[in-house]
Amino acid sequence: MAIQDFSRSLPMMLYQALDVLLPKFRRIFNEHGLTEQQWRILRVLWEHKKIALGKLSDLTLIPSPSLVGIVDRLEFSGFITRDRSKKDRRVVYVLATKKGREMEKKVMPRVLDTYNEIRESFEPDEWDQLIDSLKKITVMEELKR
Amino acid sequence: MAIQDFSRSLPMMLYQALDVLLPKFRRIFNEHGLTEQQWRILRVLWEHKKIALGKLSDLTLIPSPSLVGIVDRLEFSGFITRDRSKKDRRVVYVLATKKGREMEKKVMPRVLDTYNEIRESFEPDEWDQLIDSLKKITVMEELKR
DNA sequence: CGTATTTAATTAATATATTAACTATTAATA
DNA sequence: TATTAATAGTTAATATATTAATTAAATACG
Repeated sequence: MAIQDFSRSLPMMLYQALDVLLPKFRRIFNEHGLTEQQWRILRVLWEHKKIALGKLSDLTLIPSPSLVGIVDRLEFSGFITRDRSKKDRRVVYVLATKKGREMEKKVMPRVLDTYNEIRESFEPDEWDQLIDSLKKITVMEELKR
Repeated sequence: MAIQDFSRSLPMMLYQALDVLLPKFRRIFNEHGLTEQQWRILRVLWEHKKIALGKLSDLTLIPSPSLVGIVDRLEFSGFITRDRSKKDRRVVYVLATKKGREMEKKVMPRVLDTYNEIRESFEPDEWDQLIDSLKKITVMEELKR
C-alpha cells in the first residue's frame, strides 16, 4: 500500500459506490425496456411537463451531445416528443407522451423500494452527513478552473 | 420539489460529485496524451509491475470488455506490454514499459497537488467520515442480488 | 442597419460502457 | 480417462461519454 492508496482515493471510492448501487436499479429499468439514461430523462419529465434540452442536460447530468441520441431513441420508442419553441427557435422542448407518463406508475414503486432499502442501511445521521458532504463537493466551483 | 427529490438522490449526488472532481484531473491527463482510463491502468501498474487482466479490471473498475481495447491502445502507444502466463495459458499479464514507468514522474506530482487541494477543503474528520460512508456502500454485497 | 458575438442544439470522431455470446484453457468429477 | 463445468480473456452489437467543430438563431453594439 503506497503513501497515496489509489483504490481509496475519493474519485475511485465514488466510482465504486456507483458500481455497487446501480446494477440493482438497472435491472429494474431493463425489465421495462429502459436504459439508465432513458430512465433519468423520464424521471425528470414526470416533474416538468415541458423542459428545454439544455435544462434537461443539467438535471440528468447527461452531456448535450449524448442527450441528442438518447432523446432520439426515446422519441422513436414513443415515450417523448420534441417541440421547438416559437419564441426562440434555437430552443427545443421535450415532453413525455401518454406512454411516457404511464411508465411512472410501473417503475417508480420498485425503484423507491430499492432506494429505501439502501437508505435504511444507514443511520439517519450518517445518511444526512453523506449527502451533505457530497453536496459540498458539488459546489466547489473553484475546482472547475 | 417532489417527495423524493431526484437531484438529491444518492446516485445523482455521486454522479455530480464526479462531474465536479474529474475535469481538472482529466485536463492533466490529456496534457500528457492520456485518457482517464489509460491513467488508471498506468496508476495501478506503477504499484504492481505485473498484473493479470482480471485483477487489473477489479482495481481500475474498468469492465473487462472495455479493458481489452484500452490495453490495446496503451500497448500500441508503447506504454505497456502483454505477457501470457506460462502456467495458465488463459491468463494475460500486463506490464508497464520504460516509457510507461517514466510517465509517473511527469503526471503524479500535479495529480497529487490537485488531490490535496480537494482534501484540504474538508475538515479531516469530515473527510474521513465521507470515505468511511463510501466504503460502507462498497461492501453492501446484499445489493448485488 | 449591419456586423460581431453569444447561445442552443446538433454533428463528427473517437473512446468507453453495457450486455450477451464465444473461445481457449483449466479444473472437477463420474 | 472422458466428459462436464468453471474460468480468463475476447468479440460483437448497441448505447453513451468526451472533445471539438458546426449550424441556426438570437443578442449586443458600433
